Amino acid sequence: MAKKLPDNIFLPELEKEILEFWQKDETFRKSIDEKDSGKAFTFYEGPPTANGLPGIHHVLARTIKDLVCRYKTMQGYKVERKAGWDTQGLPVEVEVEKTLGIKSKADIEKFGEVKFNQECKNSVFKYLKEWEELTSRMGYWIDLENAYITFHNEYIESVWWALKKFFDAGLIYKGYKILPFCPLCESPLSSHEVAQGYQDLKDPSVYVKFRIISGPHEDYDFLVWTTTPWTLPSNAALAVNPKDKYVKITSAKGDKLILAKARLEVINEEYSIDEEIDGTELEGTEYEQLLKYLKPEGKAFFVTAGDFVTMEDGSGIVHIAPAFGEDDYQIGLKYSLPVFKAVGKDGKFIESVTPFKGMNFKDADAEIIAELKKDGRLYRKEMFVHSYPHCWRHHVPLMYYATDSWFVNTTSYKGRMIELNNSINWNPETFGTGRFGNWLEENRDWAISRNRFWGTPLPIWTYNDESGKEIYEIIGSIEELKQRAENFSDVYKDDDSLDLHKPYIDNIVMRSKDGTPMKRVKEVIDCWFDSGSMPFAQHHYPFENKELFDKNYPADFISEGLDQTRGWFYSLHAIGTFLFDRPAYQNLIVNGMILDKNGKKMSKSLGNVVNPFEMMKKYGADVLRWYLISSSPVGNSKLFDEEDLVEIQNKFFDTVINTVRFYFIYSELVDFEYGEDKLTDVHERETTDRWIISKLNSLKKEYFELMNEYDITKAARLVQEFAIDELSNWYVRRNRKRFRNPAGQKDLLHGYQTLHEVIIELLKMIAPFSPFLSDRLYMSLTGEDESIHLSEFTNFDQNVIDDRLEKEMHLAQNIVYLARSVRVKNNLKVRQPLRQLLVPVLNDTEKEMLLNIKSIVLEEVNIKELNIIEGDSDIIVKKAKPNFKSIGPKFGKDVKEVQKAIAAIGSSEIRELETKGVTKAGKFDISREDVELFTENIEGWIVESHDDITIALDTQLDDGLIEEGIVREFINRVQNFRRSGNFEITDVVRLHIDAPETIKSTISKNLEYILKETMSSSVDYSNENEFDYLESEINGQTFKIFINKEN
RNA sequence: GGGUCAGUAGCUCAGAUGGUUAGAGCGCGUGCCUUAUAAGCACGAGGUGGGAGGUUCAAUUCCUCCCUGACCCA
Repeated sequence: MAKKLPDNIFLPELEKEILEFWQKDETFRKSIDEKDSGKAFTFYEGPPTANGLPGIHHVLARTIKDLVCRYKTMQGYKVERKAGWDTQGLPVEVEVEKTLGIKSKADIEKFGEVKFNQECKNSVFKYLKEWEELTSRMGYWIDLENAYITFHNEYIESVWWALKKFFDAGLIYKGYKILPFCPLCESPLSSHEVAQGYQDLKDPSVYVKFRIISGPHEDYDFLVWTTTPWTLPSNAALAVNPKDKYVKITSAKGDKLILAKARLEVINEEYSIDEEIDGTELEGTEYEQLLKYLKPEGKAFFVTAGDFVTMEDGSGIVHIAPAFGEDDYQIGLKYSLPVFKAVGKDGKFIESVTPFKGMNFKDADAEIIAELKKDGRLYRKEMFVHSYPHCWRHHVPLMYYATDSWFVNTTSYKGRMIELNNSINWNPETFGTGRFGNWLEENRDWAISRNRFWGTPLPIWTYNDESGKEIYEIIGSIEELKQRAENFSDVYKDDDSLDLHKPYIDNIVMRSKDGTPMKRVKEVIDCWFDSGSMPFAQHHYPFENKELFDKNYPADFISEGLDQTRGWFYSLHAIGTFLFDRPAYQNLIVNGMILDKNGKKMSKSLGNVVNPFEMMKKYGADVLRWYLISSSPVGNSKLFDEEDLVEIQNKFFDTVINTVRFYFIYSELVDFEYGEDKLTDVHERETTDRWIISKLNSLKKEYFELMNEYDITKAARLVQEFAIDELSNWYVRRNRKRFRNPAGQKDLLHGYQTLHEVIIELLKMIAPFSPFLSDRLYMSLTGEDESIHLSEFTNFDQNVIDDRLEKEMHLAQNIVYLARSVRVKNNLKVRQPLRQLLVPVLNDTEKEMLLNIKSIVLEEVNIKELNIIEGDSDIIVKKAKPNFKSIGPKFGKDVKEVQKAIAAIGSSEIRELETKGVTKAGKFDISREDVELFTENIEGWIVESHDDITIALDTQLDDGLIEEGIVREFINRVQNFRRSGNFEITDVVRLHIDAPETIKSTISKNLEYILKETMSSSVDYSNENEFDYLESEINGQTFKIFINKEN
């Protein structure tokens, strides 16, 4: 590796070499082993599921993880990185169902649970190769060999331990709740699963007439609104708001209706109000069952009262189907309403609902509406689009359904979760307080059970006591299972056959404390509980690795996409808060979505999915990584545009490469070799050297601050700016001549040492972000096969930061820009030397600064002299402008007048301000800090101003200047010839010229200088056609030129 | 319906604890510089700072409402 750079660098190829080097060198292992275990930085890997292909967003998340870990490593921390795989749960089952063509739970049972679970197990590493390839190719350093895998017995055992902890604390209970239920999964979904599946849905919005059959309102119909007509056959009651007013109306068409007074707008025809009544008066009113398919046990079909009835939409009268809505269920309990279930768990209408039997619940909407219309029960129908939860895997609408389910009572400690969350450093900050904070505030109990197959079995066994009541006991370890099971060795013949999954575990029978046989409950648990258990389960804690776990909890750092807010971020936090009373992580970076360049979501159907492998093949992982981090704040949505990769490669990476290449070319030319032994103290070096070192250390200071705050985007941008603007385009460019022809040994040493040091430090800052090229360049520079990732950062050195010098150079840069601007406007090429540059100064500090940078400016803009005009000179005209920050608070409403007054003050007042510090502007007393002084004009000169700097240029030419101009033009032509003729920089050449007399004589007069600059040995003038001349031109005069190598 | 974030040049993004003249890069036009550079520099074109109110001497920045987008929740 420690070899010179090839002439052409193709980053993807270079990266492959580096990958091989890392592998042979075992760099990753070394970067951990070499560190002191006393200084650990803990990272948790959020486990992906390898049953799908990795995408570009995985590269983003993994780049963030990798760069933080590499950064901390280079700060001297020991950063263990254990990979993990999420291998259980519905997502896995769904993929297998797709492959096997299975559509329902019944099919799975037919297929066989053993076989099905085996298929699941086989499928979870379906794309393992691709995942490993991505991980390796992008340079994500993580220990894949010792990855934790959630389906392993040891992992499950740790999860069981946690479940038992919850159970013993009384925080696991069986409940009956209305849950979002997927008819294809035949399982309720957890709220964080639901969160992932919202889709727009076009639904009917219908107003239905319910016939009143008794009481004072008998002639009237209730006007009832619903958006779920399919629940109407399950209707058990109606609800009104007892606090609202209702009205009885007669419509133009003759309908006699009751509805909320506040909702009269839904009557889109003429009507008259017959009577106004209170909501409470309606309670108990009986009506005729709308669709008579199900017979009630007990009382039904009357009006109930509920506060949840709103006046925001509908008719103010709500249809109640206790099995299909949370509010409905609650009011059902209160009024002992029958729980009709016209639709089964499979989402289909049951036998007894004859016209719709077997029909999917959503599909039945239209049929039901048609029947209502036929019966004259439909008042009005519209369609509307709203966001509705769908199954995140099956993409079918969910139904809210009364279901048995096991819950973790997280609400009981939500206060503690909120408290602990306040100590977590979220990045971006608002995610913690906003999104995650809100989520915690609105916390609901976590439904952790799933009526499924491939998952961690809920280790609860049950029996009915004498009274018929269900009693539950929980198992918290394999050992406990062995001890308590009656038939352990029947189910598990030997140690190798131990498999805690269904269906084996279901065959384990246990005796209760009073000797009754117990069967396991059927459910498995939510896979988010698996991944949320990884802090301890990855180490098989508490069964082993106690110390290891103690040292590695909580994580110093995690990072995932914002879709994990309700997923992993939550499950880690909920489990960690209860078990350890500490947050599971202390710092995290949340990354946003990656959209295509038009801001659209990437999807297969749109064909706008970016293939990460392709990008890395074309541009390399370094460029991709740098782009993903630097182009926009990582918390924002990112619009992925391939063209931006090209820009990063050209502007940033090529510049860095060329800077290093420059160093190699010229250090070789002058035989410089970097060595620690012959270093010169920074303070003794040249001004430009001290400047770039000062800039470097200022950068380092800021870089460390930002990185320590996890503001990685800003850090990357600063590094890029430094590399391009300061190092390459100013320091190196400015010093090109010097590097070629140093003024003595000291100058040589100082320059090359400085360049070497700055590049090394720059590469270190790049290394965490783009680990390949930085390593290659680093090893080339050091000449050793010791990776940059084994090096450590040195802290910035406050002693070499020279603010004054940085300001001076900034001033120089500004003056140069202004001078160029004048040249352009007056059509004066930079190659044409000019006589004089004038710069007015307002005080001694400015004057001193200017003197320090004089030579730099003059050389840069090719001007002979820089003359400073002092403040008291007559030829400069000073002006004052108001400093609003100062005069604002001081003068309040009079600001505008003060502004005018200041604009009007003349040179005597300004003089007074400068000497006494105070003066009068009109009727106002102002002082020095109320104004900014600037020079606007210099009498009789061409001036240019920007940011309070003014310069003037003497544009008069004389013969001497013109001649010099010609010489520089000539040298330029020779160099162009050399370059286009592919001469080596070290080639000594002969010049052959056929030119008019004026040019010839100018060349002769400046021969020595020209020969030196162009590395030429001689010039001859001939007009024979013995050479293949190239025609050229200077100031309108044409001449011919040819160059050949000596010998 | 509610929440979080975002809306600044054709595109990608900065910045401003409120200060009068809002900046870069890419792209476009013109010119220049350079034997490290597919680079760089200058000039030019390009902005009603999503919209409407309000607070203030002063709002792109603070407040309210609305619109649009992304994500989340009901």
